[in-house]
Amino acid sequence: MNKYYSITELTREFGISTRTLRFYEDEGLIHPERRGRTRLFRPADRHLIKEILRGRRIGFTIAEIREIIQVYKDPPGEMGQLQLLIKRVEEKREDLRQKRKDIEDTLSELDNVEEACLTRLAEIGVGT
Amino acid sequence: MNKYYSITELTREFGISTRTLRFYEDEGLIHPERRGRTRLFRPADRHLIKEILRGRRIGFTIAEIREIIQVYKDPPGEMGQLQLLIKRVEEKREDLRQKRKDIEDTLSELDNVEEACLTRLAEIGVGT
DNA sequence: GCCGTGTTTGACTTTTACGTCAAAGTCAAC
DNA sequence: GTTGACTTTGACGTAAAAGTCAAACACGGC
Repeated sequence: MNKYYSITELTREFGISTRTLRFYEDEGLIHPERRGRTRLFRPADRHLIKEILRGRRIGFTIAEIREIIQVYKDPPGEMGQLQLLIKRVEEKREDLRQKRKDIEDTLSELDNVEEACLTRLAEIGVGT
Repeated sequence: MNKYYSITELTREFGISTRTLRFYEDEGLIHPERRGRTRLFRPADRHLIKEILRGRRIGFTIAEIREIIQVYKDPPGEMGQLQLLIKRVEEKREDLRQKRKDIEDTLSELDNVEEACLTRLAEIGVGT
């Protein structure tokens, strides 16, 4: 047990390049082990990469992702820091709620587009 | 009636720069009128800008936004084009559904973070 | 008549998130 | 013992989406 993943295993699984993983390491997002110079990824690394990619999909920057990881790794103990964090979390949530609404609006718009397409297709199909 | 908006009016309303609007015009997303060299934005332009910004928020590229605008302005009449469009719409929808899920997952994670913060704050508050 | 504010074009710069390529090391397999 | 698959670092390149800056035009108010 205690499996290791190679870098290409993960790039294949997630559809990313080795450059991307190297970049994430350079940026301090992940810290795979090494055997010699070769990177060895543990399940925890793999899981973290998954979360990084999720963050990426919803538009977080590398800096934001790093910050989130930081909070998990080493939550602030001081009161001012905590209050600041709460404020920033609240802002992010507002942001995400807006984005969710944007997505829902766009989804219904796409519904309409598709319907219009299908109607038009039916017309053409009948006409010919 | 038939109001015109100045460029700064719109940049202020939407929190963007004039450069951004000029950029969108260069990219063919908007086509404000002119009085001499000065751009005059009509309500329809303003509305379109709103939609462009919504597209931007959910991660559409300029090219994608342009394509969407194009479809609205001049929907395809040919069958193959229509079928292609339907396929692309379906892909986009899948993409957006994934994004929505990502957002929802992240929102609940943020709930947890905030709760942890509040708990921690309460502990500190009681302890001192 | 000039001041402040707004606007224009054009050119150059910046940031983010990687892509691409070169040169070299590792290691199992044949 | 060399081929082939994989990996490393380092350096340079790139695409998207603006930011920044300069020089000049527009115009209402005082």
